[in-house]
Amino acid sequence: MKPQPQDRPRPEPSLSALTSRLRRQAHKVTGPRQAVLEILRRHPHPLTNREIFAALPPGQCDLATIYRAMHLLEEMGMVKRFDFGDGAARFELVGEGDDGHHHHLVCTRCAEVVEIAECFPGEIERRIAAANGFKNVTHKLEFFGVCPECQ
Amino acid sequence: MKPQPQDRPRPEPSLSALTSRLRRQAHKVTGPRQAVLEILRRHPHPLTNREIFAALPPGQCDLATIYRAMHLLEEMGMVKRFDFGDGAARFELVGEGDDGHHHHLVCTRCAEVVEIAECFPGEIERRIAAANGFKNVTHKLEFFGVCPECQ
DNA sequence: TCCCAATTTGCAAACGATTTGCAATTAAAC
DNA sequence: GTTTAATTGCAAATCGTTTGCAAATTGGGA
Repeated sequence: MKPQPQDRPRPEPSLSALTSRLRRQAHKVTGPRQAVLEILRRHPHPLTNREIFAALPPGQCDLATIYRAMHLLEEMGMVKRFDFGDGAARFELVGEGDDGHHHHLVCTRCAEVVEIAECFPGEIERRIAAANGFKNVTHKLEFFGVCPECQ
Repeated sequence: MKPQPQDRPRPEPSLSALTSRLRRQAHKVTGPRQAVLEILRRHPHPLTNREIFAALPPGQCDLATIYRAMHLLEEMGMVKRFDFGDGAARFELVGEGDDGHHHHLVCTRCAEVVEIAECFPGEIERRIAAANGFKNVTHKLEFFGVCPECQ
């Protein structure tokens, strides 16, 4: 079996590598932030704030704090936000220097998520931008279907 | 200037054509439903429930009723739901027999919306489905950028 | 090592979109 | 017209997310 996209050998960054990124931008390295980063580091999958909260040792930190942490990490580009259309934002750690742009294939039955390498063709996007006079055009793209187990 | 996608000459269906579609499926043709359809008919753009509500003559019907109407219309395939990532669902009337699949280019400054003809290549989608063993794969795709006026 | 100021947190309340329970109303068939 | 199931309005409930504020904490400097 040849490697599939989901077998991506993305090396999880060490926690200290992550916190140093915080420090470098003059943000405090607090317990809650480290805890959140540790969860994200261990789950190379899009996670909702509530899932992160649930994965945390009880009493570790407040849900509101997680929301605030995700905003900060998103602004810093350390995390990328995804929207699977179910009303809850999901986040994934983004490698340093990477923009984290990629897509997912989500099972509409069991919510299994597979990372997809393919992307909307850049030339077509450029053509769309040009045809309408838009600048800085990006896109959000997610795939939905029924996974093998759920069929 | 050659025709652009947004110049689409989509002929709005008559209100009676719409209500007959309701009747045909044994759903009652009520005041609120007609009012909602009338608004959708006149606005060939994705509208939020609140926007529909605001476009209605005051006291015409309750916001909750609009939510219920949109659910019904969506189930019937008379309307298609879009998600621009701002937390509010948007709806567009779908022609009979059509599946309404298309995409938009949204200005991140002023929220202007342009309908886009282009779509994610079907063969690639099929390849993605096959490679992961998924069935019934579809996608959600929206473009975001800055429109000419807002640049 | 201790101190200070700015940042960050917990908690509870506020929010906006959406859903729901329920009694009153209404469309459509008889 | 009557009848009945579908539909509505209204208010309360949910859910994800945000925010005000006082208390706790971090990190730099004395």
